[in-house]
Amino acid sequence: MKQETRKEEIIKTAARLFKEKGYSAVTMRDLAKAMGIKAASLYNHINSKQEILKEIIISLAEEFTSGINVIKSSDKSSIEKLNEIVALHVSITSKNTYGMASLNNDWMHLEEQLPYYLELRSNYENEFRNILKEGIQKNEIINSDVEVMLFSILSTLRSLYLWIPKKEDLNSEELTSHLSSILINGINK
Amino acid sequence: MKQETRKEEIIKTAARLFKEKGYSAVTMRDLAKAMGIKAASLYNHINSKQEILKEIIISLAEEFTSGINVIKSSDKSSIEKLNEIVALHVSITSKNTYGMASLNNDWMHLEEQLPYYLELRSNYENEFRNILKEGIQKNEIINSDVEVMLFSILSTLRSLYLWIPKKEDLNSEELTSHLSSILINGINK
DNA sequence: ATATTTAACTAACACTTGTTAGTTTGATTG
DNA sequence: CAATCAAACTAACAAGTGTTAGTTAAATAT
Repeated sequence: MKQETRKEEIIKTAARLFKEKGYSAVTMRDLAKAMGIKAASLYNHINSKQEILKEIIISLAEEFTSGINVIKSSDKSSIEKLNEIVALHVSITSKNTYGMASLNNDWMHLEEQLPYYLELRSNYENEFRNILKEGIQKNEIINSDVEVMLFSILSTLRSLYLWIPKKEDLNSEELTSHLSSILINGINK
Repeated sequence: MKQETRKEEIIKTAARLFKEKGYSAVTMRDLAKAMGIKAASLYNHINSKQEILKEIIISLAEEFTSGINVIKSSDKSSIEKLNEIVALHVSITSKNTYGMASLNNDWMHLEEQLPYYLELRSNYENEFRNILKEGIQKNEIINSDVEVMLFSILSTLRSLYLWIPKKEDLNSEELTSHLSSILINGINK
């Protein structure tokens, strides 16, 4: 149907530049130069700078949404569900560290799609919160402040894009299990 | 000496705008409008847009540096030192959530001061890492991957600027103690 | 061979960017 | 009262912004 290949090359390159300098600081001429073409030529493949950002962010946000929906529907324990959430973040982030930077830092520059993104994000946090609450009820998780637990864990998972590239020695399984262990059991001896 | 008041008003307003849209997306005209004056009038008080960013970020980075230097020199246990690091982050971030957004997201737009910032940042991480290593040696902290522990805790602390404004019900002491407990002991029952 | 498609190009646009120069106004100080 | 000064203003700049229009050249399909 469409020339998906070239468009996706542009989006990937854009994601890399967005990670380095942020969406607003990257010009279409920067992006073109990184692709080895002229700025105007980009418009044979994409409709606007905005659209590039949208494609990067929304597809990732939808991946997280469908991921957590699978996890919540399983009959595993709450702790096991948390493990799976960690694995979900490690998996998505490993495949696209550049895009995750945009999702974390440039979502406010979405325009028409901003309400949709915020909805996905808020739904995700709600599902995560529900899993924690369920764990407390079932006596698997300490009865501490749910919001502090939620944002503490989520902050770590959302920052993964920053240090996965620096930790290439650990593979995904090792990283997931170390991380789960620290998030769930802490660092106290 | 100088008219510190007006300049600092500008810097505070800028920090708020930088948090909402990022440094690159905020124009001097945006900033002027938020101050109720014209863009050119800003230059009676500041020398450049760059300088505003520098003042926001470097002063915060230096606060962290001097904070951790005090902590490392104490003769407390490693776990107590960790508690103090958490308190340091909560304290600095509570006083300046806007500025912390710039420090986290816009440091790459520092120009002449970038090497200095990176040095402060890397020193801070080293001191933090040393405290963790010391804790492992003294058998206070589990002998797990130091880098995973470091970045897990630091990610949470660095994200504080995002959710402290949403958690105004908790005061600093409560927040610090909840957070320390979760970071150190985890959420497992 | 001809027609179509893909993907590049040049040239230009209207607008926005950070910043400078020079001026005015109202308050404070000598 | 005169002089100074802080802090605003208008006007303008050169450079850079995203994007459009129209064209060209090579590859692919008919």
